[in-house]
Amino acid sequence: MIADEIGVTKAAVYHQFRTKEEIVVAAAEAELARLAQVVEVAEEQRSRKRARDVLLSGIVQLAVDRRRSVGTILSDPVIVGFFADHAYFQDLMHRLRRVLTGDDDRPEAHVRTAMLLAAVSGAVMHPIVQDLDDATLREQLLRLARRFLGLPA
Amino acid sequence: MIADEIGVTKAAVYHQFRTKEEIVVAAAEAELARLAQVVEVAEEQRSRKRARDVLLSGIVQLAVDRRRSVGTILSDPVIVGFFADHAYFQDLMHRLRRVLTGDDDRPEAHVRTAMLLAAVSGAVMHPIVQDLDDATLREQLLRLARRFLGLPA
Amino acid sequence: MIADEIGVTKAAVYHQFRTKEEIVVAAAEAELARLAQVVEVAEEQRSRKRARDVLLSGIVQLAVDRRRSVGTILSDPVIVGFFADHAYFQDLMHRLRRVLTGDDDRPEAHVRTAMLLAAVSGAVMHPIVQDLDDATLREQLLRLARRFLGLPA
Amino acid sequence: MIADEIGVTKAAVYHQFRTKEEIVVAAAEAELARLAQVVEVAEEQRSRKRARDVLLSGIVQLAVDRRRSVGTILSDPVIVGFFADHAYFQDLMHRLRRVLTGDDDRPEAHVRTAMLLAAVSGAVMHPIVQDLDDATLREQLLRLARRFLGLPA
DNA sequence: GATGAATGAGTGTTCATTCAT
DNA sequence: TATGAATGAACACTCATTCAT
Repeated sequence: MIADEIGVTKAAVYHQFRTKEEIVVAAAEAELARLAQVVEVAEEQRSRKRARDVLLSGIVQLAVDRRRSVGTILSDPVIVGFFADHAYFQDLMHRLRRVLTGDDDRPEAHVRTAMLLAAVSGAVMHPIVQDLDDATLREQLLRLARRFLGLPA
Repeated sequence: MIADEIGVTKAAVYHQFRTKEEIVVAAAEAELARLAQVVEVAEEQRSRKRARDVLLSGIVQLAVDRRRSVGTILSDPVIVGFFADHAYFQDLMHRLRRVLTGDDDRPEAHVRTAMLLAAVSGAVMHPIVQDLDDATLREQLLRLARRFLGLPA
Repeated sequence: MIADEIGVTKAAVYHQFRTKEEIVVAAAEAELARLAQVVEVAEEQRSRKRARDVLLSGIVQLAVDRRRSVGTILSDPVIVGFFADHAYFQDLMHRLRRVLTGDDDRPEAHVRTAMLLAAVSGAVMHPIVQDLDDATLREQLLRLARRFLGLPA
Repeated sequence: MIADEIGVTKAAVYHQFRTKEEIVVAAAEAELARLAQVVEVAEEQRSRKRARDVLLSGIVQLAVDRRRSVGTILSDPVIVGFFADHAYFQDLMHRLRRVLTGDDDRPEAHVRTAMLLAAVSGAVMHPIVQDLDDATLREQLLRLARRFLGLPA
């Protein structure tokens, strides 16, 4: 399918990637790199409050910009399962949680992070919102995400 | 895989279902029926407030009880995409939104419903929470879902 | 290739065998079974001398009758390597050596057995003899095999 | 595999050889050249008896020294089949037979030569002897080869 | 209600080869 | 001399489906 889509032979794809997994990883990593950059920018902020704001709007922006890819990568069970035990991914999730919840390591913080990611990445793919334009979706997502975290609008 | 899991031949499965899609639909419908029942019970409540409470705890209960199936059915892009244009599914989402947000039909209500479903169904599958026991997960999910909707704990 | 040769689809072959290895094993086992039968008949003889005679002429007969298959199975490095650590094959070789050399377990007996098998199975495939008719080949092989083992013609 | 083993690209190999067959032929010819040299030295001996002795020990030495390559080249059905109709190979076999059996051209001489080659080259590859050290193997092979040809030890 | 046999259309992968650079 | 990119043809294997029994 991939080769056909690009319009080359399967063998040509296999000249660039050694296995299919490598392709998936490369595609997912490109997407994760975007998320990593958002986290990085957030970490650079001076105040904790500001960091959280930057992170939230960054995530929402990213998810809406790339509805399909982000949604797939953060919700497809196979891909998530694969990344679940990759150090890079774990580290990224760790940093993300840190910005969101401080040094809080209680279950609640974990669930809260998981829910936020699932909510944002899942929502952009959901049929219920497939007719909404990007701006509206972004605005609503941000508002609700903030409320979800108990932050002032 | 399905036939092997059950321990019968593929042909035997094809005696009961005409296509693979039918199997998926049947499995998904069984799961959706559970959700429908939750919605139904909620709709029968006298007060709007009570209805919402029943719906929320029902959804959380369902998602945690059946982590894998609910998560898959409500987040697998193929399945979600398939149901997206099924009247039954659309109707169910409609009723669900009604209980949650009243007759509100603005974009915000849609996004809010999508996020809630995505958050709950996505969170239960996320590797970040896979070590939590059911009771803890249920409790946290409910607390956060309520807060997300701006309801008192 | 196998499926094409038979004139069915690959999938049809995979309905009967689960892996290609299973096909090779089945084919090789059919051939080994022939050899096993020769050994068995030899073991049933009353005198040691008679047993050896029966074994020798049986092996030669078998090798000539089935020039290609026996040669391949007993000389193709991959197949030989595969069977090398199969109990059934090891046992067969053990019994074969026993009939040929008595209870002799010195290196010489091993080499002698290996050489005899290699000589007979290899010779029938060798281009040098590809023009000889079966009867002549059989006769010569037997004569030389006997001399090789130091037996009277 | 070949290119990877050497550590260059496939294209680099194709700069030196035009087809894969050419590589196989070159590799096999290098091996055959060794055999040719053994035959040559044997042919230079004054007495027939001496020639045979030199040839036999030369062949055994060669086979044991290069267990894998000799075995493969003289027993792999594809390679043997390929060389079967190459003049160079046929000529070499002819000379070899001459030294071994004199001007004898009867079937027996052919079979005898084929068996000897098959026995020696096949035996060195056989799992049955894979644990024997080179010296022992050489000694046994020579002893048995001589007996096989009806020569005094 | 179930089975065994078969098929077409894929998928992931390798391999021998070519060619422009 | 060497490389990178590409290709056609195969191969081992799976899967959704059909059909006669």
